[in-house]
Amino acid sequence: MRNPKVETVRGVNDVLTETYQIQQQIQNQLSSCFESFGYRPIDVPVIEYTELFLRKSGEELISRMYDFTYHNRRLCLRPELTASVARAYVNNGALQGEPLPVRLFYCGPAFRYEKPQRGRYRQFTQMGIEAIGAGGTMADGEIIALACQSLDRLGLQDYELVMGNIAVLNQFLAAKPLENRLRNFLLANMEKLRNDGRQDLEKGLEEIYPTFSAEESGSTARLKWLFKDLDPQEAHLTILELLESMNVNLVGMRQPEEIAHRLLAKIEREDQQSLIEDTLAFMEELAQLKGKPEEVLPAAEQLLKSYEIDSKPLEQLKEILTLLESYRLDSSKIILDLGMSRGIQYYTGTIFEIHHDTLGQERQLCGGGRYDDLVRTVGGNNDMSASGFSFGIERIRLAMESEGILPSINGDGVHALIIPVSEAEWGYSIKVAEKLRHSGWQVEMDVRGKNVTSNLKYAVKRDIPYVMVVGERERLAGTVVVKNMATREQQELSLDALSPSPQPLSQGGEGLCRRSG
RNA sequence: GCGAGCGUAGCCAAGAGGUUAAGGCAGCGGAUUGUGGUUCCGCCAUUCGCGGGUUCGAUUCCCGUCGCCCGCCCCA
Repeated sequence: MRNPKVETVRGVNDVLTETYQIQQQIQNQLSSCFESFGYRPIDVPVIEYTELFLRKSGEELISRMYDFTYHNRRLCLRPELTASVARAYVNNGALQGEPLPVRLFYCGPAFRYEKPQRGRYRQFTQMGIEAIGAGGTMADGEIIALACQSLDRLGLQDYELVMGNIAVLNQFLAAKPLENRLRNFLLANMEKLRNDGRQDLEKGLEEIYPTFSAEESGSTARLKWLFKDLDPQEAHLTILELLESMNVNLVGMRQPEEIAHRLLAKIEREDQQSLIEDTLAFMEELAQLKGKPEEVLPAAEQLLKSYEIDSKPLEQLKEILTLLESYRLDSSKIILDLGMSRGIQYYTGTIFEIHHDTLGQERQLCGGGRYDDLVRTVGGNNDMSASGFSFGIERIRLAMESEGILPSINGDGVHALIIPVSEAEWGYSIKVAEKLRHSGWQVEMDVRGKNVTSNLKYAVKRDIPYVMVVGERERLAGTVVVKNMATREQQELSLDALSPSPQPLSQGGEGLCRRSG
């Protein structure tokens, strides 16, 4: 009976050497980009209290979290890092004492319980920046420019920057006394409205918020008018008084309290219903505003004017566009989308995404924006404007792969293989290996006691440029036989004559000798 | 959350109800215990993801299940 294999957990991956090195290199390049703008590294825990994300992340994200109770504590694996960084800022005096803005960058795994497929894993790597205490369009511009420059630096070309401003929709909603739950639902489903149309969305709405059937509605129009200026408690009392004064026989019927309660709820729901209609109408129009800035901006101005919404978000977008020109960002890559509404709900202003054409549905490489309330939400004492973005490292790798620009990882392999001919040479071989290693060589030792032939075959397969044979002769003479695998030349060198650092293969065997003259 | 496809060795695979389950690559050992990429020889699945059913007999047919993968939705 064979042992059954232990599988990897669904949606997570072993990252093997080559992929690991490629991603490492991507991360190194991004780090140096971030650092060139003054951002400094920070690391935060993988595990957080679930509450951190419950406060402001939005239902969608929360429903996909690894969320569990352990030893009476409700914990989760972080679904993203921004909230953690904001929390870290609030929790650490050392950070709060720093002059603003505090520019930070991070890199690490995040976890979401989603159906895995190409470019989407349950554990994935996010790398991004946060600028805390930096309001205004100059900060927004820096952050967006940095995101694009980072991709440029990696050599990526087929990407598209999509910018929006969630404040437009937020402002419209703020003027409507919509229930919180409804507001969140609408915000979260902006994309769905655009793609599937209004009917689909209304269906989903009915599930969380059942509407009244046709025959019931309309009957309350007068009552609604009657109660419209009363606060809920006054209205409640009024209904009770009304019932009492009418002297209706309530035997076998609902209690007056319940009648009053139901009637008011009904009126309120009808109010919500018409609010929802208005909101959906506005959202539909907003969703149309997607395309080249020169086309979208005039149309957007008109829409906001007709709804009497402050045009400040548009002014901000215009300013950012100008700033991006100064950063010499390729303007043909820029799309405006006023209907954009990101899945995470803490955003308050400018928001943006970067898409890559070749990745199909999993095309989003980057997402970010302004979140001026988050720091306070996670416990900060002061209002603290902030914004940032996050890259998906695996997706960047896939995008680079599809553009054929993955960094090559050749040339950083092992330099030499040492072959002790027999057990008697073990000690001496180790001495040789250690000497080379301390000089910066990467040296492998044959630890399996294979013969020279097998070792040479191994060196060929492993692409190791130098092989050093150590036998009794060499041990007694204090030398090694150094063989250049490419030229097949070999020479016997004294230990002292070995080069202090591995030489490129092109210089042949001579490179191994210390220059004597 | 919805829909489709696929599971035979580390990898690529052939087999279509009948008993040593082809072949190739990789790996290991040897020809060759101090000199390599070629060549030659040997080894490498008591079993076809797992469980049940049909059958004299199942890797093959049926049911279930698990896993992988590809669309859609949503996201990094």
